[in-house]
Amino acid sequence: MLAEISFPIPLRRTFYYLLPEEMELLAAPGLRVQAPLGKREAVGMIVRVLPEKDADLTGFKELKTITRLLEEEPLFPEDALPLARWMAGRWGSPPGLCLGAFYAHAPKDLAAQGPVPQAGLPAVPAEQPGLEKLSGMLSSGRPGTYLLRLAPGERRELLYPAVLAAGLTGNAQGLLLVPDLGFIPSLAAALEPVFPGRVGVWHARLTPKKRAEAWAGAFDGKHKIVISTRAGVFLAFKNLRLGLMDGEHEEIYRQEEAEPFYHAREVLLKRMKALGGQAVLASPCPSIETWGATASGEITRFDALSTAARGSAGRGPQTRTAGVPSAETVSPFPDVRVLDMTEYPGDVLARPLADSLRRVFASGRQALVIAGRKGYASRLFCANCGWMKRCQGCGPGMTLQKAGDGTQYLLCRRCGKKEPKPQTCPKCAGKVFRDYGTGTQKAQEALSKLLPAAKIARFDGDVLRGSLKKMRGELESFSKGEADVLVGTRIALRELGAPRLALTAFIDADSDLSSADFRASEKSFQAYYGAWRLLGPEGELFIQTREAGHFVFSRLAEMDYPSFADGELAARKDFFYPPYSYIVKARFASFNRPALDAAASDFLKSMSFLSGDAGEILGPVTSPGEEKRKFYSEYYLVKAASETDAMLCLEKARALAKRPGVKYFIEADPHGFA
DNA sequence: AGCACGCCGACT
DNA sequence: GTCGGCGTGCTC
Repeated sequence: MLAEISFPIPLRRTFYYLLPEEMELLAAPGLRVQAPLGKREAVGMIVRVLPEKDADLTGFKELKTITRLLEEEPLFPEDALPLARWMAGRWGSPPGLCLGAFYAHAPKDLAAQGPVPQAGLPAVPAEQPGLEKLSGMLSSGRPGTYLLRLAPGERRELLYPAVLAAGLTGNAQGLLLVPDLGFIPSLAAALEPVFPGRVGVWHARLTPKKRAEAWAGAFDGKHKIVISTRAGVFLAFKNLRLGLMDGEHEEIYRQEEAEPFYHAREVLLKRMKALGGQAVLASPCPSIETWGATASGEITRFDALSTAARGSAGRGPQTRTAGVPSAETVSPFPDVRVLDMTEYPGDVLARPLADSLRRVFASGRQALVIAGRKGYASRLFCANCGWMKRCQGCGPGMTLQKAGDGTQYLLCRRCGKKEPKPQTCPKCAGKVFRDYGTGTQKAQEALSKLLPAAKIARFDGDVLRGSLKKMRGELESFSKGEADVLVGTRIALRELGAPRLALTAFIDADSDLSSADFRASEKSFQAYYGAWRLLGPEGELFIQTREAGHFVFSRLAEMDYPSFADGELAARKDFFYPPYSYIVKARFASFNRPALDAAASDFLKSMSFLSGDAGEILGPVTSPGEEKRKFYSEYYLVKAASETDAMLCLEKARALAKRPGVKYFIEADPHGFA
């Protein structure tokens, strides 16, 4: 008999091995084996056991033999093989790496299983008003997927213990996924009284010993709950019944830096479905994908009541008005002020914002200023009257680009249309243009000028990339109240904890809104929410934009996310974007124009199976900036109506015969493409 | 991914 | 004259 083995290496193939007689009866798919691979011994997983005659062994020099079986029972009761196969097809990573993600941390020798601890007398978390229905669904044990929409100011340390206690009856285990390492300690502390001694923690920075302990705890059932960052979605559990994902909209759940590519949310849902278990996605601003699934009925939505509404918190902007205790109306009206920058041509800080900043500084309180992304393409507007060039077909302002030879032109980020830079303003005939777009540097300068006596701390990519010490220093100096203003990019939002700021401001909302990402609105709203959440009583949120009529601002005054999400979902449907389509991006690059064209033509031909409503193809899109004289690069976006078709597109695109001199970049589910 | 082979630069 | 850089190729 032979065993077909998958190894955790970046190869899209499996290997045949001879099974020694004594292993024939024990060998089965899903079991790990040790086997010689090249000049070393490697651990892989059996994907199939087959008689020799069924294998295509043409062109073989030598058939090697399995060294040993590492276990008798599969590590995963739900069967990791089909899950890994789906992952490989969904994101186009080598199947071996996908499967490897599941068993990568499993010890070579499974320790003898100790007795599973008996449940003692755990503390029962306090009832959370508004959670009764969800708790009921969870304690029924019926399979299901739920969205728990958190109210503003929600205390997850109160809510999650209640959710998990409801779902984890008997010997059921739970997985709590969090977007950031920093969230783990407080949640672990909150869960400890509920599951004494049975709370595990899993993340990339564990010491080897702690890592082994945590892995074993999940595997043998000792841990009732494991709190982890995204990779924990692959842990082997004895009896995983409930997966709870905090901040499910966070992009950090997507692994894009290294293969295997995946999205922890999708993997979790697939996995819990395979187990017949339950999944709860939690967020104050759910992803539009999840929102769409609630609209179609695949996911059932529950709204948590605001903690403030329950009278347990006296902080946050929500305390400003006595709200009716309902999830949507309790959040009182924060002071959100969208400033139309066409009224303040040339200003980095518009007058109302400048006035507020002065007041805040005078009263000794703190402000956070979010500047535009660095290196972002700026917009051109008339210094005299504020006129801005817009794309005729699409509406939004066109961005200023620099060609390889240094000449400037205007580009529409939505449709890719190009136009020459105007010499005079068509409205006022002015000849002076300014480009708009403010990095942290420029923002800092403007603030220093406005508030000469203020201490200003900076937190952006440059600081982040510098020494960790310096970064912590800047943050701490602000947190301790030494600095009066913190200037940063959007990443600064994540790092600040308690809501107590007097003012937060987005100096240049358009830098994010004009990015070529169809998720730009969603991400922007979530950022505004994040900034608003940091406000203390009497706090104000300012947003400076030249697109004051943009849909994203229309529901901001009430921080009405559901209404925004409904509108955004409708737009996604109109433009055939996720969750209504699945996107595959194919980029081709070459110094050789004809070769590039031939590759593109191969690609388009291979996509021709997508006809009618099954999908559409956008492109070719030429990436701005890469138009250096001799180097060509262009991409296509395939939007497929079904996941199956998208997976087929990916497979076909990957299988294209490579043209010499052409580089191929095939990617599923691109985020922030440009 | 490992691991080895292989062919050019600065060193005990 | 060797040690060692990382390009290329292979793994049942």
